[in-house]
Amino acid sequence: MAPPDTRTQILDAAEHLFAERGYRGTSVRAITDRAGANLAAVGYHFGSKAELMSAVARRVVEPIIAAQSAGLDRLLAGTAEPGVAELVEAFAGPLFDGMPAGDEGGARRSRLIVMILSDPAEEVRGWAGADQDAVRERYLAAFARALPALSPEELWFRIRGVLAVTAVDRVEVHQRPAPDCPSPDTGEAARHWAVTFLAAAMSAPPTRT
Amino acid sequence: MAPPDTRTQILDAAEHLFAERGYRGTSVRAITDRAGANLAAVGYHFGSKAELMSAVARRVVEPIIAAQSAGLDRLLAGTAEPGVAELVEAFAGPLFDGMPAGDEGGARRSRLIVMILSDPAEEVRGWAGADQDAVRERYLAAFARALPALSPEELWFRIRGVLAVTAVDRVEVHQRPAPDCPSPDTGEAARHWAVTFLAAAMSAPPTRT
DNA sequence: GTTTGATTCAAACGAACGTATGATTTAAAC
DNA sequence: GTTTAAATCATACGTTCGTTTGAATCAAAC
Repeated sequence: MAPPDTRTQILDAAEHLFAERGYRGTSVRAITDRAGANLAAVGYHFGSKAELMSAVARRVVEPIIAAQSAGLDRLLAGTAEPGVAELVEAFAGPLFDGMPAGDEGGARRSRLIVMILSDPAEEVRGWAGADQDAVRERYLAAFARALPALSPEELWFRIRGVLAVTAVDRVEVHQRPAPDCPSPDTGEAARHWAVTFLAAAMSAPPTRT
Repeated sequence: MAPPDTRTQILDAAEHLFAERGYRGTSVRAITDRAGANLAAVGYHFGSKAELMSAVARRVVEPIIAAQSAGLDRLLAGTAEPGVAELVEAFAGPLFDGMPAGDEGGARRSRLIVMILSDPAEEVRGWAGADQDAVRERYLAAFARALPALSPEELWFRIRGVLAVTAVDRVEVHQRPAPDCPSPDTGEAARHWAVTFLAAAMSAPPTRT
């Protein structure tokens, strides 16, 4: 049985609060209170609030990047060139992993990802490693082969569209529930819906200019 | 020739800074400095920082809502039932209006919309009128008629996907420019790309369960 | 010229923030 | 039992924040 481990409890509390209130909306005091730790523990274990943010972001994003990379490896190891739907599944799928139906933690992590992608504070985006860019470039190349008719600019636009849908997805509906919103996304269903939605979008013929 | 009008200059400065640094990342002092106004002017003209945020949000969003509503009216006034591509164009198009190529202000407004949709602070989302919900419900009904095979849940998921793509779209690329990003979106092109992308996505056959 | 209402101004308030400090506790090593 | 390094603690510092205040300025009405 692992001891409470202050460092981990701070990470957990920070992940929770950052996702819920954003970086600037979360005070170090709120984090340590929730973690049951002393105020100075953040400085001791992480150095500063910004470095804590980096640690939280890395812990959430790195497994996703790894899964995306492994998925692409698996596709490229096959005999046939990977199709659009397969690429979409491999790219977007990991963003839905570990988010079972009705899981509070899943929705929270989803929100954290959006927060990481969209928060204007440079402390939030300043942690990035080279891995993300590398993975996205690899997918870009694979999509380019699967969709040779597309201009690089429009392809790039579509890749960002994929990211937008998978990331933003369920966030808004959690923040301001729609009037007659039919039940929050049921985890696994959302994953399949997203793949359907995005595969069709990526496969669209080039926009004629 | 209109006088400088302190109130308007504060609105302009706030729109700029809120889009660039977020709500919590922008101080009232930064706003009044940029507007060339006195610190107390925000309190005098708007009451509080939160109410200033509301005013900024309304000024940006209301014309978009109105255009979306008018576009749907126009489609419904026609003889034939509107198709998916027409609905997508009417819904997503207004989000790209007034954003000519290379326009700094256009990208900024785009960022502001994302900020309004994704900021966790309740001051940012607390301004909403009934108009937004009404328009989205009307589009939901129109899409439901155009896509009768889709379950309400999946349709709702797709509508949110449309919003995600149009809103997030060009934000991330401005915050962390990709390694070999091919030229920022050229305004009108992005609009057409988005419609292509989203019409295909909306038209996808239902996900078989 | 005086009055009046709207606006602008400099200055200050208390609260909350991130961070740093130095003492204290803990627990393993010797 | 003493030593030592890691960890936790209460406390304080300096800054920045949103908001408030009351006097000063302006412009039109009379």
